[in-house]
Amino acid sequence: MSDQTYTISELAKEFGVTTRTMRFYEEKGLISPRREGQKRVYSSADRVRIKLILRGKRIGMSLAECVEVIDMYDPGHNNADQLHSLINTVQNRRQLLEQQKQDIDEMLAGLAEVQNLCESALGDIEESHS
Amino acid sequence: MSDQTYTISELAKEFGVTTRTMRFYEEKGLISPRREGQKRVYSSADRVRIKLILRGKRIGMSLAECVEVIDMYDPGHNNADQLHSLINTVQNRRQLLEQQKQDIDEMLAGLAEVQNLCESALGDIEESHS
DNA sequence: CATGCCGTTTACGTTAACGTCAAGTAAGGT
DNA sequence: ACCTTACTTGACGTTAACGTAAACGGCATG
Repeated sequence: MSDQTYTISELAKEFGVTTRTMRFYEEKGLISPRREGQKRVYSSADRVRIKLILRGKRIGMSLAECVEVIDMYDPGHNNADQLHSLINTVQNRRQLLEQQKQDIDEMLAGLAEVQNLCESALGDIEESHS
Repeated sequence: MSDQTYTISELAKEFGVTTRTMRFYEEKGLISPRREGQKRVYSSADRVRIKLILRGKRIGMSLAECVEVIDMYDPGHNNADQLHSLINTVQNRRQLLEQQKQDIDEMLAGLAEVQNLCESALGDIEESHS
């Protein structure tokens, strides 16, 4: 039962963030590690949450948005109304993500072209050296 | 020769931002509309730059990063050293974008699954009503 | 037992990206 | 002449997401 635990600096190091960041996320309610005395003890579930948070950040989401998305994963949505509303927010988010993918693809296409131009320009320079 | 021009509020409205934002971008050197007297007059080239900026923002780039990317598009890189260095930054950015695409795909997969669970849960509820 | 090293809390500082007035100008309508 | 509307600059305010520094506790090691 993956009952592994981590210290704050272990996880901070693993994910390339500072301990300040970890405490800040806790302060904002994004994670709630258990305590042993004073010290924070992170479970592998905590670790996953952090991973999800950072994934969200990489694609430009605010911490609030990260929580919003993460909260979609766990249950607590029993009745039909809640399910409908959840489906709705899920679909909205998917829509946004698709838009982002498109933006990324466009930018990638542009950059690929730039690179081609650069490389052929370099080729021309080589040629002129012969 | 698309020599169309725009006022600040026209473009602000078109892109769903405030005029304050437009002036802020100018203040930060992201755009440089010409003036007629006091008033800003935006060309279609300016319009494109704004479009690129906002596309960058949608995928979580800072304004500084937006400028960086946009600057890759226009020339001014004559010698071989500059070309090499440009190719390098282009490749780095492409790398980041690919990472982002992967993050998005993972998140999309998760959300799709959530939606499926929700819908089948809704199905069960319907069933129990018969 | 002093010295690091890791952890803690508290609190003030910082940067980006605007928001929000305030006060003024310039053109056009009635 | 007056009003409205769109534009201008200038300056202070705000929020998110941390950074940074101070001051303390615990423990292991030379």
